Amino acid sequence: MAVAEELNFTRAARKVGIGQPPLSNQIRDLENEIGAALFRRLSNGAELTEAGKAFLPEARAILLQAEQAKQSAIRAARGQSGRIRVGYTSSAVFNPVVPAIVNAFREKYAAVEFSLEEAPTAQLLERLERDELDAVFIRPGSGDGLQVRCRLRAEDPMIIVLPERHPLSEAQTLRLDALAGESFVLFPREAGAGFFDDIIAACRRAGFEPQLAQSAPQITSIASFVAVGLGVSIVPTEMAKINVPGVRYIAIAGEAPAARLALATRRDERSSIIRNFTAQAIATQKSLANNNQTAE
Amino acid sequence: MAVAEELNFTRAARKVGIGQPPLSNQIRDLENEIGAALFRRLSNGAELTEAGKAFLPEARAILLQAEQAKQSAIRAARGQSGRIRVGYTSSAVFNPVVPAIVNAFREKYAAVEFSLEEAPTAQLLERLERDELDAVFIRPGSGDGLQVRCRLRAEDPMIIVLPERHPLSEAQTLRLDALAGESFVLFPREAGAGFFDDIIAACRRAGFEPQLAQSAPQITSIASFVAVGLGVSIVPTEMAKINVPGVRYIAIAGEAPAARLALATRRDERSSIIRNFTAQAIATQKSLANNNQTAE
DNA sequence: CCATGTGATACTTTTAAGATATCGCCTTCA
DNA sequence: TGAAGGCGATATCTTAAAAGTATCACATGG
Repeated sequence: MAVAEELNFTRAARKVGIGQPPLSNQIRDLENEIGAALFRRLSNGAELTEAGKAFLPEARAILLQAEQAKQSAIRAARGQSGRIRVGYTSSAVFNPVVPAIVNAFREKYAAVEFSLEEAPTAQLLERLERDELDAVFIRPGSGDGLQVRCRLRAEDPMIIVLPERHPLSEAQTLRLDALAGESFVLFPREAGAGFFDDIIAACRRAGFEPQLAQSAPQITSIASFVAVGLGVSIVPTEMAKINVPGVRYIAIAGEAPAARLALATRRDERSSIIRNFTAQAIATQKSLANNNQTAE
Repeated sequence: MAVAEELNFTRAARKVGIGQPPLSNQIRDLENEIGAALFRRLSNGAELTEAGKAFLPEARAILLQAEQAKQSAIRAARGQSGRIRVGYTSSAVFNPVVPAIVNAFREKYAAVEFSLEEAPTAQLLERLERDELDAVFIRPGSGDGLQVRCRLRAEDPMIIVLPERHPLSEAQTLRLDALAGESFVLFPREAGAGFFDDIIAACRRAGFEPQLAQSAPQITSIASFVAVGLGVSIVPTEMAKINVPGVRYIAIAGEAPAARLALATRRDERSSIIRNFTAQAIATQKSLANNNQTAE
């Protein structure tokens, strides 16, 4: 029936592989059942009535839903009670909550088909709205679309990285503005725009404009660049666990800048799988926070 | 199919009013199409497989959506949902029937998306024919296209406005030709050509050519211009309700000029939404007329 | 061990969907 | 203006899919 959008009964009938009279009958029967005309018959074809215009997208939705029903049955038969496609921006993995969430979910819902992809925040949001991803870990920026809902918020505290030979490298803590005159080793803004902007903003709040020197290809290689004396930097505290010879990590005194992290899903999401994922995310974050408290 | 939740083929078949063998066949065919078993056949009945469990809610959703599709088509056919784009010429709002119609329609058909635009009569008619507007309140002039149909006709009676200091300002009523030698305060013809022409025509019928003096920027500011002595004018009776100090409103004796008002739609209009709008317009006009009669 | 209830199978009947031929209507182009 | 061609509606016939009937095979439970 969704084929009569052709606006010509004869051609539409040919398209579905039946004759024109049976199609006319089908439409007549359908109109009788509904109790309203869907098409206005003209001398040179047909056009949709208001009712037809309203009915067409619904009809399409039904066909789509039928296909989904079939697919979900097939997946269930394979022992997979569903699928979730998770995206993350590269810097998100520095917050240990992200891998923890993913592991916890995969363990708890082993039957769910799980796919994971890395892309910049902006692209993640785009793909989320295009229904190509279901949940994305992002660095929230200014204009995150209204179509998404952020269900988890966390912050990655940062830490200063200095070369061993640096005059300040023996300090226990440093205020951020101690780095005012230094050259900064950062990463290409495209590799993590939200994260990048958070760092710059933190420096500005500390009262100086960071001087960007050499750019490291990835966030993980910043420490190596610092080690060979290309400048100083600030990185997520988590990265201090990676032992890079030739650098010193120094806690930040005063206002500690932090990179914000969020888990975004579609605002109108109804799938229970995805809801389970966000619930798992929140639970994992809480349990991780508790562990840290007790460990310290 | 959503009936096999009964967990017993025989009873389920009875429930849908067919025999057990046909139901078995239907389910076998469906399972073949999906490529997975939906039921596990037991000696004493049947139970849902994982695939079946996943399929059942989807199947229910399809039936629900089919019903929704039907309902939304019916609503659209009744004109209870959809969109209507209404235009009006600026002076139309002086006739209280226009806002009354709009309010009554929006209240009665709250689900209909309603847009309202102001433009000169000529432009309204043009946009009506180009299918950019659906119904327009206009001041009908000479050559209103043949493609439109006027479904409502009303008249705005007019009233004379004089400055308080004017020698005639104490009169109870005045014939229009008493203003023959006066300077008239009107408005730019572009602000309401049909209305403007109605005023000029009324003067000519009264036997004189009005002398146009200062032009007020809008119709509503005519009274203020009159108050400061820039001339006399005639305005819709409705405007006498706006209390402007320094003016006197005086009823017109003899042939009272009136600005004509019409509601135009496309001649070949079929949309029930728009028909509902014109019907509501006529009804509102009637009820308003009755209220006035009883009130006086 | 047989009565009972389950779904599957084989076959017939019925119904509804599709094919064919034709009609009436309107547009269009000569 | 009038014949041709394209449109959907209608009538009738044909066919294929759904439903009905009878029966089977297999469990279970008294």
